[in-house]
Amino acid sequence: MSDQTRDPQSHPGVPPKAAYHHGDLPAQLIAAVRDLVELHGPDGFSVAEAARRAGVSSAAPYKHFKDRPEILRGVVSEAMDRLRVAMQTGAAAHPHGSLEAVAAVGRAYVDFARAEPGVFRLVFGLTEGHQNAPDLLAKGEGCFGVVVAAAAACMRLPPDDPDVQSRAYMLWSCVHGHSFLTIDMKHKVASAGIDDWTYLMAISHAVLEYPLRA
Amino acid sequence: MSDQTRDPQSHPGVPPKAAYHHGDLPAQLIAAVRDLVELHGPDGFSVAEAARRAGVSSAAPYKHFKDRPEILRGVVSEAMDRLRVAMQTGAAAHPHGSLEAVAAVGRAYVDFARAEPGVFRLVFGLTEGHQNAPDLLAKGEGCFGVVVAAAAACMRLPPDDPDVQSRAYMLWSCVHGHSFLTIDMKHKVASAGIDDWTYLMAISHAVLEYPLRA
DNA sequence: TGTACATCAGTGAACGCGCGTTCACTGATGTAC
DNA sequence: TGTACATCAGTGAACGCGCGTTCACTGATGTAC
Repeated sequence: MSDQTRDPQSHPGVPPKAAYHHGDLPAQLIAAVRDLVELHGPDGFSVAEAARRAGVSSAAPYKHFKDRPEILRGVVSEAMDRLRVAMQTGAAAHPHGSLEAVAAVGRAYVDFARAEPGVFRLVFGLTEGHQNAPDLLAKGEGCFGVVVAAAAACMRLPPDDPDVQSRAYMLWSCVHGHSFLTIDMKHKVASAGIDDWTYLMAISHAVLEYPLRA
Repeated sequence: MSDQTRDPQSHPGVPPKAAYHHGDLPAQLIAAVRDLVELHGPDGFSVAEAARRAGVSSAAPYKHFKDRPEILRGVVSEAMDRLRVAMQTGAAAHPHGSLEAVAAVGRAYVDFARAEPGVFRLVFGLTEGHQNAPDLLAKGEGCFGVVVAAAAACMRLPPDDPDVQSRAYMLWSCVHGHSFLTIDMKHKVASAGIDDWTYLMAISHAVLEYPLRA
């Protein structure tokens, strides 16, 4: 730690320009792609530009990723990890089994979409190829599992109860739709004046308390 | 009608290959782009390939459209027209003011997404440029208006009532989310076993009957 | 501790490709007289 | 009805561009002895 030039990759935040061996190219490429996707939308990025942003030649990425789709998959995978953690953190901030915990999971979801609309779109737009990767499917199920867990706790039923599954899916779809509409027309058509939390609490309550098979 | 060669464009379904003046190039280009978008996703099309499919040179489209984004806007505009008509038709098949009419609007929406997932994504993914066009925004409001009208009739309140607006938005977001999830993982993660109509009736009931500001 | 060497992670030049768009052109069409 | 002409809707060749990917290469790194 006394000699910076001998250990350039020990400062992950700072781009170690001088280093020949980059230290953390994969992560920096993924970060660059994330930025580009936010700027130009899903598929609005190129391997070449990502490499440029990471300060390497356009051939360098191919030392770490097989091809363009594999880079995209990396971005999606990393994003899904962050999304799941955010949802779990949201739930943990409220009493276990409370309606607020359910709504908080939804809020984490909406917040993610608002903060990174491009990445959010990327995660949920196939854009050929990446939708079949088994690890991504597993991560998707992991995210859904957070919703199921919160709903199950609220309903005081086991997570594999069919009714829990149905209602968790309904909750997910509502929050998903709200997220998309929010980032699509950022308050143009407007959400009819309801703020996120009001929306989420109302939806959670309606979906979890209404007798579905009436 | 007795002489086909003198009136080639009177048969819109059949491609009038021999005609020098194409007759209906704009519509055929839009149809070609629609097909390409279904095949390769939003932005997975090119002006060149659309022209090829329409059987004209790659310069021909520019006689009718200023540039690529304008073609895209044409596709979106046409799709939104069809979506609105489908929603209205759905509602009209059920008693005015019934919950079924509301659910039928939703079903038309989901059916559209299922039938044309690529176009559906295109309509709701900005992909730069087309989101600001005032005519498209107006058509978007037109579609939302169908939901509002059905909800208002069901709630027996005027369409401009704030509560009607809120609930119409909630309905929309739920159906929107269900549509996206449906086309994203076509029954991979599954919708927890509920079919469209059950989902739509349940959501309509829950959202329209639950006292929001409890 | 020093040296030899395999491996790793870059470079930069090059490839072929398809794209968006423009251009001067030309054949077909519709209209005025 | 016939002719002259403006306009319309195409053609096809060409442009410059940036991309994905490959290639032979080279400097840095880590390890075995």
